[in-house]
Amino acid sequence: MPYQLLKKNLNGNLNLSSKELEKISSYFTSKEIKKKEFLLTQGSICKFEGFVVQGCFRVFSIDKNGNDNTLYFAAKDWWLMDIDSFMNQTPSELSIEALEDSKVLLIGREDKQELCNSLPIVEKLFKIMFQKAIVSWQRRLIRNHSLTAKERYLYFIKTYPDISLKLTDKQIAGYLGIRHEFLSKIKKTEK
Amino acid sequence: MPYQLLKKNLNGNLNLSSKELEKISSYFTSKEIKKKEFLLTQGSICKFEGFVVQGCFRVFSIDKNGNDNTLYFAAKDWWLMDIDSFMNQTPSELSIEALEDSKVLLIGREDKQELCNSLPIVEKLFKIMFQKAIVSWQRRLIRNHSLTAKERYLYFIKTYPDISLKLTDKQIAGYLGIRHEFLSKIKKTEK
DNA sequence: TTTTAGAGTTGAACTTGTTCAACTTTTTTT
DNA sequence: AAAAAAAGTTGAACAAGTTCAACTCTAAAA
Repeated sequence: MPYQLLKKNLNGNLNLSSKELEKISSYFTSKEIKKKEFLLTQGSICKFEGFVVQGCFRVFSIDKNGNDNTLYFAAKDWWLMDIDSFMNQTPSELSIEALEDSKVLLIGREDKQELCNSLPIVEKLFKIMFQKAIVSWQRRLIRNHSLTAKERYLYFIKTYPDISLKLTDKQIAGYLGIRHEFLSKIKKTEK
Repeated sequence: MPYQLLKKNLNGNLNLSSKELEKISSYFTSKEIKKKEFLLTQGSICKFEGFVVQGCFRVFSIDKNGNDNTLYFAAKDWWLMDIDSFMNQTPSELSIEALEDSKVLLIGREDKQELCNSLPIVEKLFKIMFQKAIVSWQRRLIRNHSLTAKERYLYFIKTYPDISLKLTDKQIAGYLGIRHEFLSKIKKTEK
Protein backbone atom coordinates (compact mmCIF):
# COMPACT_ATOMS: atom_id res chain seq x y z
CA MET A 1 0.00 0.00 0.00
CA PRO A 2 2.73 2.56 0.82
CA TYR A 3 4.55 1.44 -2.32
CA GLN A 4 1.34 1.82 -4.25
CA LEU A 5 1.26 5.50 -3.32
CA LEU A 6 4.88 5.94 -4.35
CA LYS A 7 4.28 4.29 -7.70
CA LYS A 8 1.29 6.48 -8.34
CA ASN A 9 3.34 9.56 -7.52
CA LEU A 10 6.19 8.54 -9.80
CA ASN A 11 3.82 7.68 -12.59
CA GLY A 12 2.22 11.10 -12.28
CA ASN A 13 5.51 12.65 -13.32
CA LEU A 14 6.49 10.34 -16.13
CA ASN A 15 4.77 7.36 -17.66
CA LEU A 16 6.57 4.24 -16.55
CA SER A 17 6.06 0.56 -17.17
CA SER A 18 4.98 -1.53 -14.20
CA LYS A 19 8.32 -3.28 -14.40
CA GLU A 20 10.14 0.03 -14.06
CA LEU A 21 7.90 1.11 -11.22
CA GLU A 22 8.54 -2.18 -9.48
CA LYS A 23 12.27 -1.82 -9.83
CA ILE A 24 12.34 1.77 -8.64
CA SER A 25 10.18 1.09 -5.60
CA SER A 26 12.33 -1.86 -4.64
CA TYR A 27 15.13 0.58 -3.87
CA PHE A 28 13.10 2.33 -1.20
CA THR A 29 12.92 1.18 2.39
CA SER A 30 10.11 2.00 4.75
CA LYS A 31 10.68 3.87 7.96
CA GLU A 32 8.38 4.98 10.77
CA ILE A 33 8.96 8.20 12.65
CA LYS A 34 7.27 9.20 15.87
CA LYS A 35 5.85 12.63 16.43
CA LYS A 36 8.49 15.23 17.35
CA GLU A 37 11.32 13.02 16.15
CA PHE A 38 13.75 14.33 13.55
CA LEU A 39 14.41 12.74 10.21
CA LEU A 40 17.29 15.18 9.65
CA THR A 41 19.06 17.60 11.96
CA GLN A 42 20.69 20.84 10.89
CA GLY A 43 24.44 20.23 10.70
CA SER A 44 24.30 16.54 9.93
CA ILE A 45 24.53 15.05 6.46
CA CYS A 46 21.41 14.12 4.54
CA LYS A 47 21.74 10.49 3.51
CA PHE A 48 18.35 9.94 1.92
CA GLU A 49 15.61 11.19 -0.30
CA GLY A 50 12.24 10.56 1.28
CA PHE A 51 8.66 10.17 0.18
CA VAL A 52 5.92 10.67 2.75
CA VAL A 53 3.40 7.87 2.95
CA GLN A 54 1.64 8.92 6.10
CA GLY A 55 1.75 11.76 8.58
CA CYS A 56 3.27 15.18 8.23
CA PHE A 57 6.68 16.83 8.39
CA ARG A 58 8.09 20.30 8.72
CA VAL A 59 11.26 21.29 6.86
CA PHE A 60 12.93 24.30 8.42
CA SER A 61 16.15 26.06 9.22
CA ILE A 62 17.21 28.12 12.17
CA ASP A 63 19.41 31.11 11.37
CA LYS A 64 22.04 32.78 13.55
CA ASN A 65 19.41 35.03 15.18
CA GLY A 66 17.45 31.99 16.25
CA ASN A 67 14.71 32.68 13.72
CA ASP A 68 12.83 29.57 12.73
CA ASN A 69 12.15 29.59 8.98
CA THR A 70 9.82 26.94 7.68
CA LEU A 71 10.59 26.10 4.07
CA TYR A 72 7.66 23.77 3.60
CA PHE A 73 5.45 21.12 5.09
CA ALA A 74 5.32 17.63 3.64
CA ALA A 75 2.29 15.44 4.13
CA LYS A 76 1.26 12.25 2.35
CA ASP A 77 2.45 12.15 -1.27
CA TRP A 78 5.19 14.78 -0.82
CA TRP A 79 8.93 14.48 -1.21
CA LEU A 80 11.32 15.34 1.51
CA MET A 81 15.05 16.06 1.58
CA ASP A 82 17.82 18.58 1.84
CA ILE A 83 18.86 18.61 -1.79
CA ASP A 84 22.09 20.46 -1.20
CA SER A 85 23.26 18.22 1.61
CA PHE A 86 22.18 15.06 -0.20
CA MET A 87 23.80 16.09 -3.47
CA ASN A 88 27.12 17.30 -2.07
CA GLN A 89 27.21 15.42 1.23
CA THR A 90 27.78 18.67 3.07
CA PRO A 91 26.33 19.51 6.50
CA SER A 92 22.65 20.24 6.20
CA GLU A 93 21.27 23.72 6.72
CA LEU A 94 17.86 22.22 7.26
CA SER A 95 16.08 20.15 9.84
CA ILE A 96 13.15 17.84 9.21
CA GLU A 97 10.77 17.14 12.06
CA ALA A 98 7.77 14.83 12.22
CA LEU A 99 4.67 16.73 13.31
CA GLU A 100 2.79 13.51 13.95
CA ASP A 101 3.53 9.79 13.83
CA SER A 102 4.56 9.28 10.23
CA LYS A 103 5.78 6.82 7.68
CA VAL A 104 8.26 7.51 4.88
CA LEU A 105 9.94 5.59 2.10
CA LEU A 106 13.64 6.35 1.87
CA ILE A 107 16.29 5.87 -0.76
CA GLY A 108 19.97 6.26 0.10
CA ARG A 109 22.58 8.01 -1.97
CA GLU A 110 24.46 4.98 -3.24
CA ASP A 111 21.22 3.16 -3.96
CA LYS A 112 19.92 6.09 -5.91
CA GLN A 113 23.10 6.26 -7.94
CA GLU A 114 22.94 2.55 -8.65
CA LEU A 115 19.30 2.86 -9.63
CA CYS A 116 20.03 5.76 -11.96
CA ASN A 117 22.81 3.81 -13.61
CA SER A 118 20.81 0.68 -14.16
CA LEU A 119 17.63 2.47 -15.19
CA PRO A 120 18.46 5.74 -16.99
CA ILE A 121 14.86 6.88 -17.15
CA VAL A 122 15.08 7.57 -13.42
CA GLU A 123 17.39 10.45 -14.18
CA LYS A 124 14.68 11.94 -16.36
CA LEU A 125 12.05 11.26 -13.74
CA PHE A 126 13.89 13.23 -11.10
CA LYS A 127 14.71 15.94 -13.58
CA ILE A 128 10.99 16.44 -14.11
CA MET A 129 10.28 16.45 -10.41
CA PHE A 130 12.95 19.05 -9.87
CA GLN A 131 11.63 21.19 -12.70
CA LYS A 132 8.22 21.24 -11.10
CA ALA A 133 9.77 22.12 -7.77
CA ILE A 134 11.53 25.13 -9.27
CA VAL A 135 8.29 26.41 -10.71
CA SER A 136 6.59 26.25 -7.35
CA TRP A 137 9.47 27.97 -5.59
CA GLN A 138 9.36 30.76 -8.13
CA ARG A 139 5.64 31.19 -7.69
CA ARG A 140 5.96 31.26 -3.95
CA LEU A 141 8.56 34.01 -4.20
CA ILE A 142 6.24 36.06 -6.36
CA ARG A 143 3.40 35.56 -3.92
CA ASN A 144 5.61 36.63 -1.07
CA HIS A 145 6.44 39.82 -2.90
CA SER A 146 3.02 40.70 -4.21
CA LEU A 147 0.60 39.54 -1.52
CA THR A 148 0.03 40.80 2.01
CA ALA A 149 0.39 38.43 4.95
CA LYS A 150 -3.36 38.01 5.09
CA GLU A 151 -3.63 37.16 1.42
CA ARG A 152 -0.80 34.67 1.76
CA TYR A 153 -2.55 33.07 4.72
CA LEU A 154 -5.84 32.73 2.87
CA TYR A 155 -4.01 31.31 -0.14
CA PHE A 156 -2.29 28.77 2.05
CA ILE A 157 -5.34 27.40 3.81
CA LYS A 158 -7.26 27.33 0.56
CA THR A 159 -4.49 25.57 -1.35
CA TYR A 160 -3.56 23.10 1.37
CA PRO A 161 -6.74 22.64 3.43
CA ASP A 162 -5.77 19.15 4.56
CA ILE A 163 -2.29 20.16 5.70
CA SER A 164 -3.51 23.34 7.41
CA LEU A 165 -5.68 21.28 9.72
CA LYS A 166 -2.68 19.41 11.05
CA LEU A 167 -0.73 22.55 11.86
CA THR A 168 -0.67 24.98 14.73
CA ASP A 169 -0.96 28.67 13.93
CA LYS A 170 2.60 29.08 15.11
CA GLN A 171 3.76 26.67 12.44
CA ILE A 172 1.71 28.33 9.75
CA ALA A 173 3.09 31.73 10.74
CA GLY A 174 6.61 30.35 10.41
CA TYR A 175 5.81 29.25 6.88
CA LEU A 176 4.27 32.58 5.94
CA GLY A 177 7.22 34.49 7.32
CA ILE A 178 5.28 36.41 9.98
CA ARG A 179 5.01 36.34 13.77
CA HIS A 180 2.30 34.18 15.22
CA GLU A 181 0.85 37.12 17.17
CA PHE A 182 0.23 38.85 13.88
CA LEU A 183 -1.38 35.77 12.38
CA SER A 184 -3.72 35.78 15.34
CA LYS A 185 -4.67 39.37 14.53
CA ILE A 186 -5.13 38.53 10.88
CA LYS A 187 -7.53 35.72 11.71
CA LYS A 188 -9.73 38.06 13.72
CA THR A 189 -10.42 40.15 10.64
CA GLU A 190 -10.91 37.15 8.41
CA LYS A 191 -13.72 36.38 5.95
CA MET B 1 34.17 31.86 -27.93
CA PRO B 2 30.48 31.97 -26.95
CA TYR B 3 30.41 28.19 -27.22
CA GLN B 4 33.53 28.03 -25.13
CA LEU B 5 31.68 29.74 -22.31
CA LEU B 6 28.76 27.34 -22.63
CA LYS B 7 31.05 24.32 -22.54
CA LYS B 8 32.77 25.61 -19.46
CA ASN B 9 29.44 26.14 -17.77
CA LEU B 10 28.21 22.66 -18.64
CA ASN B 11 31.44 21.11 -17.53
CA GLY B 12 31.17 22.89 -14.21
CA ASN B 13 28.04 20.90 -13.47
CA LEU B 14 29.13 17.48 -14.66
CA ASN B 15 32.38 16.23 -16.09
CA LEU B 16 31.91 15.67 -19.79
CA SER B 17 34.18 14.49 -22.57
CA SER B 18 35.10 17.03 -25.21
CA LYS B 19 33.13 14.95 -27.69
CA GLU B 20 30.01 15.22 -25.53
CA LEU B 21 30.55 18.93 -25.02
CA GLU B 22 30.93 19.37 -28.76
CA LYS B 23 27.75 17.50 -29.47
CA ILE B 24 25.72 19.33 -26.85
CA SER B 25 26.89 22.76 -27.98
CA SER B 26 26.09 21.94 -31.57
CA TYR B 27 22.41 21.93 -30.65
CA PHE B 28 22.50 25.54 -29.55
CA THR B 29 22.06 28.44 -31.91
CA SER B 30 23.32 31.92 -31.30
CA LYS B 31 20.99 34.90 -31.12
CA GLU B 32 21.56 38.60 -30.57
CA ILE B 33 19.06 40.73 -28.72
CA LYS B 34 19.03 44.50 -28.60
CA LYS B 35 18.51 46.41 -25.40
CA LYS B 36 14.85 46.64 -24.37
CA GLU B 37 13.83 43.84 -26.68
CA PHE B 38 12.02 40.82 -25.24
CA LEU B 39 13.21 37.26 -25.49
CA LEU B 40 9.89 36.09 -24.07
CA THR B 41 6.60 37.86 -23.44
CA GLN B 42 4.11 36.97 -20.72
CA GLY B 43 1.29 34.99 -22.34
CA SER B 44 3.31 33.53 -25.18
CA ILE B 45 4.85 30.08 -25.16
CA CYS B 46 8.48 29.58 -24.25
CA LYS B 47 10.15 27.69 -27.05
CA PHE B 48 13.75 27.69 -25.85
CA GLU B 49 16.16 27.30 -23.05
CA GLY B 50 18.78 30.02 -23.16
CA PHE B 51 22.31 30.56 -21.96
CA VAL B 52 23.58 34.12 -21.70
CA VAL B 53 26.89 34.75 -23.42
CA GLN B 54 26.92 38.49 -23.21
CA GLY B 55 24.79 41.27 -21.78
CA CYS B 56 22.09 41.09 -19.14
CA PHE B 57 18.44 40.10 -18.84
CA ARG B 58 15.62 40.58 -16.41
CA VAL B 59 13.10 37.79 -15.81
CA PHE B 60 9.88 39.12 -14.35
CA SER B 61 6.14 38.78 -14.16
CA ILE B 62 3.41 41.34 -13.86
CA ASP B 63 0.49 40.40 -11.65
CA LYS B 64 -3.15 41.51 -11.88
CA ASN B 65 -2.46 44.62 -9.79
CA GLY B 66 0.22 45.68 -12.24
CA ASN B 67 3.00 44.89 -9.80
CA ASP B 68 6.27 44.13 -11.50
CA ASN B 69 8.00 41.21 -9.78
CA THR B 70 11.54 40.48 -10.81
CA LEU B 71 12.37 36.83 -10.35
CA TYR B 72 16.02 37.17 -11.26
CA PHE B 73 18.60 38.82 -13.45
CA ALA B 74 20.71 36.78 -15.84
CA ALA B 75 24.08 38.04 -16.99
CA LYS B 76 26.92 36.20 -18.70
CA ASP B 77 27.09 32.53 -17.73
CA TRP B 78 23.48 32.32 -16.48
CA TRP B 79 20.59 30.25 -17.76
CA LEU B 80 17.34 31.74 -18.86
CA MET B 81 13.89 30.32 -19.43
CA ASP B 82 10.34 29.92 -18.20
CA ILE B 83 10.60 26.32 -17.06
CA ASP B 84 6.88 25.83 -16.70
CA SER B 85 6.04 27.20 -20.12
CA PHE B 86 8.91 25.36 -21.79
CA MET B 87 8.09 22.06 -20.12
CA ASN B 88 4.34 22.08 -20.66
CA GLN B 89 4.07 24.44 -23.61
CA THR B 90 1.58 26.56 -21.71
CA PRO B 91 1.34 30.36 -21.89
CA SER B 92 4.20 31.90 -20.00
CA GLU B 93 3.64 33.80 -16.77
CA LEU B 94 7.03 35.42 -17.24
CA SER B 95 8.64 37.97 -19.48
CA ILE B 96 12.32 38.16 -20.32
CA GLU B 97 13.74 41.53 -21.30
CA ALA B 98 17.24 42.44 -22.42
CA LEU B 99 18.65 45.21 -20.24
CA GLU B 100 21.46 45.83 -22.72
CA ASP B 101 22.54 44.54 -26.10
CA SER B 102 23.02 40.86 -25.45
CA LYS B 103 23.88 37.53 -26.94
CA VAL B 104 22.36 34.17 -26.01
CA LEU B 105 22.67 30.56 -27.07
CA LEU B 106 19.30 28.90 -27.48
CA ILE B 107 18.11 25.33 -27.66
CA GLY B 108 14.58 24.53 -28.79
CA ARG B 109 12.26 21.99 -27.27
CA GLU B 110 12.41 19.34 -29.95
CA ASP B 111 16.16 19.72 -30.27
CA LYS B 112 16.58 19.32 -26.56
CA GLN B 113 14.48 16.18 -26.59
CA GLU B 114 16.47 14.77 -29.45
CA LEU B 115 19.69 15.63 -27.68
CA CYS B 116 18.53 13.97 -24.48
CA ASN B 117 17.57 10.85 -26.36
CA SER B 118 20.82 10.55 -28.25
CA LEU B 119 23.01 11.49 -25.29
CA PRO B 120 21.42 10.35 -22.03
CA ILE B 121 23.98 12.07 -19.84
CA VAL B 122 22.33 15.35 -20.80
CA GLU B 123 19.34 14.34 -18.72
CA LYS B 124 21.63 14.01 -15.74
CA LEU B 125 23.32 17.29 -16.55
CA PHE B 126 20.07 19.21 -16.45
CA LYS B 127 18.96 17.33 -13.37
CA ILE B 128 22.03 18.64 -11.59
CA MET B 129 21.47 22.17 -12.84
CA PHE B 130 17.88 22.07 -11.62
CA GLN B 131 18.91 20.72 -8.25
CA LYS B 132 21.27 23.62 -7.79
CA ALA B 133 18.56 26.02 -8.81
CA ILE B 134 16.19 24.65 -6.18
CA VAL B 135 18.80 25.14 -3.49
CA SER B 136 19.25 28.77 -4.43
CA TRP B 137 15.50 29.42 -4.55
CA GLN B 138 15.14 27.94 -1.10
CA ARG B 139 17.94 30.06 0.26
CA ARG B 140 16.48 33.17 -1.27
CA LEU B 141 13.16 32.47 0.40
CA ILE B 142 14.86 32.10 3.77
CA ARG B 143 16.72 35.37 3.24
CA ASN B 144 13.49 37.10 2.34
CA HIS B 145 11.94 35.90 5.55
CA SER B 146 14.82 36.50 7.89
CA LEU B 147 16.52 39.65 6.58
CA THR B 148 15.35 43.25 6.43
CA ALA B 149 15.20 45.08 3.11
CA LYS B 150 18.50 46.75 3.84
CA GLU B 151 20.23 43.50 4.67
CA ARG B 152 18.87 41.95 1.50
CA TYR B 153 20.11 44.90 -0.52
CA LEU B 154 23.61 44.67 0.95
CA TYR B 155 23.63 40.93 0.36
CA PHE B 156 22.63 41.45 -3.24
CA ILE B 157 25.27 44.00 -4.17
CA LYS B 158 27.91 42.01 -2.33
CA THR B 159 26.96 38.72 -3.96
CA TYR B 160 26.43 40.07 -7.47
CA PRO B 161 28.66 43.15 -7.68
CA ASP B 162 29.05 42.85 -11.46
CA ILE B 163 25.34 42.53 -12.11
CA SER B 164 24.43 45.32 -9.68
CA LEU B 165 26.45 47.77 -11.69
CA LYS B 166 24.34 47.13 -14.76
CA LEU B 167 21.05 47.73 -12.98
CA THR B 168 19.04 50.77 -12.04
CA ASP B 169 17.87 51.08 -8.46
CA LYS B 170 14.34 50.60 -9.69
CA GLN B 171 15.28 47.22 -11.07
CA ILE B 172 17.09 46.20 -7.92
CA ALA B 173 14.12 47.27 -5.80
CA GLY B 174 11.86 45.08 -7.95
CA TYR B 175 14.12 42.13 -7.25
CA LEU B 176 14.24 42.80 -3.52
CA GLY B 177 10.48 43.15 -3.34
CA ILE B 178 10.45 46.75 -2.15
CA ARG B 179 9.53 50.15 -3.65
CA HIS B 180 12.30 52.08 -5.27
CA GLU B 181 11.61 55.11 -3.06
CA PHE B 182 12.39 52.98 -0.05
CA LEU B 183 15.58 51.66 -1.60
CA SER B 184 16.62 55.25 -2.06
CA LYS B 185 16.08 55.84 1.65
CA ILE B 186 17.98 52.69 2.54
CA LYS B 187 20.98 53.79 0.52
CA LYS B 188 21.18 57.07 2.42
CA THR B 189 21.78 55.20 5.66
CA GLU B 190 24.20 52.77 4.08
CA LYS B 191 27.71 51.69 5.15
C1' DT C 1 -6.59 14.44 38.05
C1' DT C 2 -3.71 18.02 38.79
C1' DT C 3 0.21 20.37 37.07
C1' DT C 4 2.71 22.21 33.66
C1' DA C 5 4.10 23.54 29.27
C1' DG C 6 2.81 25.13 25.03
C1' DA C 7 -0.56 27.47 21.87
C1' DG C 8 -3.44 31.25 21.05
C1' DT C 9 -5.23 36.25 22.09
C1' DT C 10 -4.99 41.02 22.97
C1' DG C 11 -3.28 45.82 23.56
C1' DA C 12 0.09 49.49 23.35
C1' DA C 13 4.21 51.23 21.60
C1' DC C 14 7.26 50.68 18.08
C1' DT C 15 9.77 49.71 13.43
C1' DT C 16 9.68 48.78 8.75
C1' DG C 17 8.12 49.71 4.52
C1' DT C 18 4.38 52.23 1.41
C1' DT C 19 2.12 55.97 -0.90
C1' DC C 20 1.85 60.16 -3.12
C1' DA C 21 3.43 64.29 -4.65
C1' DA C 22 6.99 67.54 -5.68
C1' DC C 23 11.35 68.05 -7.01
C1' DT C 24 16.31 67.18 -9.02
C1' DT C 25 19.35 64.62 -11.82
C1' DT C 26 20.60 61.66 -15.49
C1' DT C 27 19.82 59.47 -19.82
C1' DT C 28 17.75 59.17 -24.18
C1' DT C 29 15.63 61.03 -28.20
C1' DT C 30 15.08 64.41 -31.62
C1' DA D 1 22.03 71.17 -28.19
C1' DA D 2 17.37 71.21 -26.67
C1' DA D 3 13.53 68.68 -25.30
C1' DA D 4 11.53 64.83 -23.41
C1' DA D 5 11.50 60.92 -20.77
C1' DA D 6 13.07 58.19 -17.46
C1' DA D 7 15.62 57.50 -12.84
C1' DG D 8 16.55 58.95 -8.35
C1' DT D 9 15.56 61.89 -3.92
C1' DT D 10 12.99 63.69 -0.20
C1' DG D 11 9.26 64.55 3.17
C1' DA D 12 4.98 63.80 5.38
C1' DA D 13 1.19 60.88 6.35
C1' DC D 14 -0.01 56.28 6.43
C1' DA D 15 -0.35 50.99 6.59
C1' DA D 16 1.68 46.61 7.61
C1' DG D 17 3.98 43.89 10.61
C1' DT D 18 6.83 43.43 15.22
C1' DT D 19 7.76 43.34 20.02
C1' DC D 20 6.80 42.59 24.60
C1' DA D 21 4.09 41.58 28.29
C1' DA D 22 0.00 39.88 30.35
C1' DC D 23 -3.47 36.93 29.95
C1' DT D 24 -6.53 32.72 28.57
C1' DC D 25 -7.09 28.41 26.79
C1' DT D 26 -5.86 23.88 25.43
C1' DA D 27 -3.13 19.49 25.49
C1' DA D 28 0.06 16.66 27.32
C1' DA D 29 2.80 14.90 31.32
C1' DA D 30 3.10 13.38 35.94
